Amino acid sequence: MTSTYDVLLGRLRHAFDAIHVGADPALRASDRSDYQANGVMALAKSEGVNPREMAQKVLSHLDIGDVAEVEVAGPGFLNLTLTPSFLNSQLRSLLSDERLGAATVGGRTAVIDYSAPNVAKEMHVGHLRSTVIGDALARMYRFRGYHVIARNHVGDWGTPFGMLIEHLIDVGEDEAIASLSIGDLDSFYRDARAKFDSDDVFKERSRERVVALQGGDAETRRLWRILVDESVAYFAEVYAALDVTLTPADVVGESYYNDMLSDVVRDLDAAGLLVESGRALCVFPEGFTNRDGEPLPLIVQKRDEGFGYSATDLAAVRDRVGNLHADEILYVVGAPQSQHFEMVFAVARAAGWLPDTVRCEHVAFGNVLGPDRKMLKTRSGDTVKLIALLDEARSRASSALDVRTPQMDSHQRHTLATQIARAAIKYADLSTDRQRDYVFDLDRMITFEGDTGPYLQYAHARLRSIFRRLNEPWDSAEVTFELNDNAERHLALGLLHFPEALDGALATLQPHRLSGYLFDLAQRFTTFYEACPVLSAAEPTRSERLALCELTARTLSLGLSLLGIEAPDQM
RNA sequence: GCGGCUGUAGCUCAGCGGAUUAGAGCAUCGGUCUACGGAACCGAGGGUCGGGGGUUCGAAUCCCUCCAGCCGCACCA
Repeated sequence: MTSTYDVLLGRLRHAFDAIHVGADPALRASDRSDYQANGVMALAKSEGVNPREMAQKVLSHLDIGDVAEVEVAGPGFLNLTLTPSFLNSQLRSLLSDERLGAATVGGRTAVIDYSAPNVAKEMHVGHLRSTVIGDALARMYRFRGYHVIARNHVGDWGTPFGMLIEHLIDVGEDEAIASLSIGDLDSFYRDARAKFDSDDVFKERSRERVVALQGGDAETRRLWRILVDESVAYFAEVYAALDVTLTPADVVGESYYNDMLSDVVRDLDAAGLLVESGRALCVFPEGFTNRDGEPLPLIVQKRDEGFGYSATDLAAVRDRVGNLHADEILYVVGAPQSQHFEMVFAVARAAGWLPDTVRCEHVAFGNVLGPDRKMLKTRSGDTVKLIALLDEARSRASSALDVRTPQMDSHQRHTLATQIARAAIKYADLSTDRQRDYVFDLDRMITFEGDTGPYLQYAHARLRSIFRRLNEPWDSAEVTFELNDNAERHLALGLLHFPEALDGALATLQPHRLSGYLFDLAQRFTTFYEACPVLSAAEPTRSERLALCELTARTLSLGLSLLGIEAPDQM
């Protein structure tokens, strides 16, 4: 089906084109009417015509009567009110449309780089936003019809691996595997670090081990592989606990690009971009300066001849464009790295590795703050493990359920508490502008009141309960939407807005566009539910309202699923 | 110093291409109430949109400037 917005836009464009080809009708949802088109004023200005006259001129070309009534308001706004017959037919189309009116694109590939934990290190709050936002974007892109290639750019290379491997040897492989597999990565890392800092012999061994690793020594690589495999297995557990779609197959760490790095340097040189500066090999992309106003380098090869992360990132861009055939590349990485990515993209463009036809964006996000408005830490000052965060949320959800649903068995309650905990944490992250920092306040995010994940789950569960009580077969096929009650109409209109919400979230890479929409829809529903009896209504109103409920439940469930949030049938 | 992000109600935040009366949640106060799940709904109070300029018929939104906070700015990713 064609979404309501697109139907209106198509008609309006036709009329605007008749006056000036390509003029934007500036169509949007309205609180004055159903939709409004604001493009008349801009058009009037560019054509040098009085806005009200221009509105009349647009109207004379506008063929829209079967779909909406149009009224010129104020200086020249076109207020559109959908006709009852069009509303009815759009809603009936939604009933038979699994996608609820959302458009698809075909044949496009998106590479989404997100999560990126470090091997032999615990996943902590620092990874939360990349993981949650990235996964939501991946789900939305898949739903839109993209071929999504998730890339988990884990830190699996570099000097720390010398000490980690030596520590692995000291501890013994079996012992190390056991300790890594129970997710005690931090103490493994901390112990290695402590020895490195206090023991000169160990430090020297570590240095030699790094050389062996980089030199491709087989035994060293085998030991390194143990660390990587155990860590990846642990990450998979964390992703499962968070209901994140990443799998071990998506792990393509820094080491993957090792063999490409020398080519990166060679080709940059061949392109005349490479400059030696301070004995390091650099590229100076235009427009970047340091604190002294001098050109700022992207260091691709360090003075010790090791490759920097810039080389890896350049190799990754090249791989994603050249081998993966990406049409879009997204980096879900914290805001502090924005300059780094701007420089990488600039160099990749200059080198011809990143054509203008490929959309390449740094999806930046702000920090997770504690109650003191500083980076969230535990009371003792440690980083907060993701698993600990989830456990705490689950235990709070669980005690809330103890009070409210004592009849539920413990297994069911545990499952439900987990679903609620994930919803609380993810929704809090996905419901504000990602660029901002936000304060992690579990008390607020886990309540069932207000703009929270659990509230949306509850709204969905209430809807499902209606159908459980219905207790008889019900078919929406013959429903006619008359929408005589304001609350019905308001809800119905909300249902039609789903495609716009999704489009907005995808276009801006802002999941909160979608979450904000879902919250608005849930509120429209509860208002409707209060005002309009469903099961006790007489036919045909009863069926009409049941159909509205069905569509609302499906919209909430689908929308939440695109955010990576489950919508249980009962709470 | 340069660059980026942020500053909207007591608190947490929306406000999408400039557009008609600045919204929501929480908190506060007042209602609905023997309930299709009250984990709800309805209503009220509360904002010179950080300050100041500018553009415009019209600015929270665009431009300039100042203030405050956070972050980045050569070999760690």
